[in-house]
Amino acid sequence: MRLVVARCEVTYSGRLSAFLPESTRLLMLKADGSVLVHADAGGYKPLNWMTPPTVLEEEPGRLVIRKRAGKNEDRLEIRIAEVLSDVQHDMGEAAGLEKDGVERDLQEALAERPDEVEEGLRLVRREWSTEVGPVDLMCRDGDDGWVAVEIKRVGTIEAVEQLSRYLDFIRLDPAKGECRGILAAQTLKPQAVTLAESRDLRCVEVDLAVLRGEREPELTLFG
Amino acid sequence: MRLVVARCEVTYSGRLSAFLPESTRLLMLKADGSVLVHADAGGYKPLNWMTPPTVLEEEPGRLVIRKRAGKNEDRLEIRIAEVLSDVQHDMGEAAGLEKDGVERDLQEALAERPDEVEEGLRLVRREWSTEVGPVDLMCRDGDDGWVAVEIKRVGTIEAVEQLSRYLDFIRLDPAKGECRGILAAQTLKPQAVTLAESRDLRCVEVDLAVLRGEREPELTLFG
DNA sequence: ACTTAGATTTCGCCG
DNA sequence: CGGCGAAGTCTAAGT
Repeated sequence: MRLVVARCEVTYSGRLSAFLPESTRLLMLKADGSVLVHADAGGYKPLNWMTPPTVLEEEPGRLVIRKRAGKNEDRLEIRIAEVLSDVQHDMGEAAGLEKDGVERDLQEALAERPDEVEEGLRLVRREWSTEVGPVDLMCRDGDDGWVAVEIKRVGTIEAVEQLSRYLDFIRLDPAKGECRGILAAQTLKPQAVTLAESRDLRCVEVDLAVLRGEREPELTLFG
Repeated sequence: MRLVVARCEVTYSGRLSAFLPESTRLLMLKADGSVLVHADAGGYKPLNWMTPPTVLEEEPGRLVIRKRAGKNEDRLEIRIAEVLSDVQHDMGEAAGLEKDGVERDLQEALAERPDEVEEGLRLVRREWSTEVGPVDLMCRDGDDGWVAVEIKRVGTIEAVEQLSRYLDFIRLDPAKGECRGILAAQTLKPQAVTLAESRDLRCVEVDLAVLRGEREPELTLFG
């Protein structure tokens, strides 16, 4: 990885146009061809960037990064007024990132413990396919009624719309005409709950740690 | 900005859990409290990060970044096995980024030249509000018929759904019961065009440079 | 190669 | 402060 600290001016043209007046910034040139321009503030996002595959062209005082994007070309031009530092580091092999707690993990945990969504619920199939996409869990309740469960990390209005679309198609089958819908999420947006209730869909907040038995369900105050 | 190149192991816990085994990486510590962990590949995204406001706690061989996120805490722990480089750079004032070509610019240009969407179209109002959100342009055509125009940089199936929602509500007004809908975008996804046609919505591809008179409309081959 | 859906999405605006 | 929508979204997975 090459790290350049320089006073520079950056021009991007491609999907849109952007101009960055002269100032001191960090230029990050990665081994895979990525180029990022970062300021000393503004968090997460680079001010400008180019993702691989790129073609790099360097001459004194100027750095041009190109990329073919469909029939057009993406172009990042960096005019360097002054280099304050320019170092290279060999970072060797990249070790992989292990994540836990994304939607997929939640779906796996709920597939193992559907009764945590609703008492008496039994899993029939994960990723039950409909014409408009797969429902996360298709279950039956204690009375053998069908229940479609949509799982999200964050339960939004969009998730309610999605579950509604699924149910529209699931209920076309006379045997599932009474299929119920449940939105299960780690956090639920109030508006999503409101919309869900207006459509007779249940909402359930679930906790991954509790599902896995790593933590006891929180006791409500004055419970 | 402080740049540390180090062999390190990173653990994140917060909205999810993530673990990054020991390897050599770049730690970027910004003046505003942002912390980013970058590998020498993988483009745009940091492997781990924390956006401001953060609290930084440093001791030999260990760096802990904390943040309150609602009632929970986000925590990034970096165990440093070996520091290969540790430098600080004063980057002074940050100059702002100027963008052009985002949806807002397209909307402004089309508000000036609604006839580029369809011949004879006249603008009545930008951001015409409906109960489910504002339509970008409300216009009337040569026959005084109402026309709602939704503008996108990229015209997707979602944009068609959005325009459809607006029309559902606009047409509740008897005076606008025949209101037509047009999706105007710089690029149109084929599936969006198909869906739009099935709902009797028109699609128009527009070019910002042409709208501004900076470029002539492209001549079609054999035109 | 293209499409779809998730993301620690981030980010900005507006109430 | 939360809700909503755009983003050069990015990214990975499926087809």
